[in-house]
Amino acid sequence: MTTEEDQGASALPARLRELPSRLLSQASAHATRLVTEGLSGADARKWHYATLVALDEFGPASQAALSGRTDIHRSDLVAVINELAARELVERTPDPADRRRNVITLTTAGRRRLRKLEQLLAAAQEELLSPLSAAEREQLVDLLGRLVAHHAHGGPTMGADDR
Amino acid sequence: MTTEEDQGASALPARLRELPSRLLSQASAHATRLVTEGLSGADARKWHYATLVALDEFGPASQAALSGRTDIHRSDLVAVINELAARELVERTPDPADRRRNVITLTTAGRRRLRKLEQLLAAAQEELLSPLSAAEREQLVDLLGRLVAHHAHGGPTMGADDR
DNA sequence: CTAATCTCAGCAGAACTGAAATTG
DNA sequence: CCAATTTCAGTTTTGCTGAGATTA
Repeated sequence: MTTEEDQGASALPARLRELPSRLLSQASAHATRLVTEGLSGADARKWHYATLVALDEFGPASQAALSGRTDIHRSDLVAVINELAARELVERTPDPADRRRNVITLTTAGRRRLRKLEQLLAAAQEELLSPLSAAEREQLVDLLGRLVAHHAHGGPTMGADDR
Repeated sequence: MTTEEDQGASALPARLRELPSRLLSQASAHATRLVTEGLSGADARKWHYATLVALDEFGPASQAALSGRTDIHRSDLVAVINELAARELVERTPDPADRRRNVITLTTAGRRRLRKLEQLLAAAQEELLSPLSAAEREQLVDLLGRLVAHHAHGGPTMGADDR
């Protein structure tokens, strides 16, 4: 170091530092890291949590239904169910009513594991949001929720009357 | 569709819908998509913008310095400079004072291109933030800025006294 | 000799595509 | 015949690692 050109990352141009899309991307990266690290303590990934939650909230479901309820791609869900089934957290059984489908069911161990993951997840959120007050956290969730809702259907150009 | 199990993505469990880390990730994905699409109209990528901004704000710099000022990995910066140089938006010349280095300089065409990208970027931010009022946009930038600043040094566990 | 710079080749993960096999 | 479901193989993209060549 030549004593002149090293400031770490704090030397970011203001136009970059304050760009909303970039702030979102950086914040998201930190969130992902914290969540991944937090869950890795229980040998779990975020998709495991999403799947267990969907099963807990809506009951047994086919993989196609689960994919819609978790936003996990149909193709990746196969591996997730494999991993959860190997740990006996879910059961994968053929659907007698439609033999193209598997019915995925939460086991008792799965419900127990879900509670554990909830704790780890809550700790990660706590660490993520630690610089914010409770009111500010609500603010943030509200603002982000509105952004996501707005862009979530088919683009901002359609109101509420698609499909 | 069997009239019973299809609601699109709105059937997400509440625990997932309101998870801050997930909201960040989704919002970030939308932001990335809008920015990428917006810049693709000018045959540009976000790293192009970041590099041009850093050069505009701080003047000519070595690739190592640029890497620090843009958070572009030293290794990826090589390709970015290649692309910008091929379009004659920057010049890459050996540094006479330290021949390990290249000095990257913004050209006149580069400065002109930067103004174009600013416009496209601003349009993308506008679309991204369209559901929010001006005050809410400031709120969001403030909250995200504090999150990023908090997690940006070496983790929340170290104050200001490492290295 | 050690360290910094630039460059390249290649890895790892995440999200996706396309198609085969099965069943409705 | 067409459509839906599960599964697998492979692509694409992104950020990164590791090492070589050059120069300080």
